[in-house]
Amino acid sequence: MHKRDKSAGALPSIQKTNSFFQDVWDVARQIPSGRATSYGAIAAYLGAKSSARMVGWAMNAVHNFPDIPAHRVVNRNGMLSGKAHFSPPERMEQLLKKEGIEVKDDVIVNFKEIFWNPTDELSL
DNA sequence: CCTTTGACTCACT
DNA sequence: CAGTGAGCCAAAG
Repeated sequence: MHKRDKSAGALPSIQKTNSFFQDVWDVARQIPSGRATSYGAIAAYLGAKSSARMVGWAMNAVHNFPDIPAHRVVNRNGMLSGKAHFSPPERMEQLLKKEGIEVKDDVIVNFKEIFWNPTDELSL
């Protein structure tokens, strides 16, 4: 080995960048059905509440992982900010409704009630 | 290597 | 009460 093997190939990161991203995916994967969380909540759980944007980046990298329910991750307002990044944008709210989450005008209804806080649930 | 963007959030005006 | 600005960190160009 010389210094850095940046030739990953198919997967861009993952193999070498398993810090923040994998942590985000691990939390997102633990989101129960019918529940939703926010980027800041996950970031806060990871101890990087200031990096809520990075959580979104992690979701983008996870786009190829069907095991990561990115549709359960929304912004602080409960709005489907990332719906535009789904295969069909409508797919996000469709999945949420499918799980029993009511979505109105691209915003999760009763978001506060279905809000799943990893810092509270996983910290237990 | 430096610049720009990006699925956010908080705070101030 | 609503809109705009700045902060944040990392990856892609």
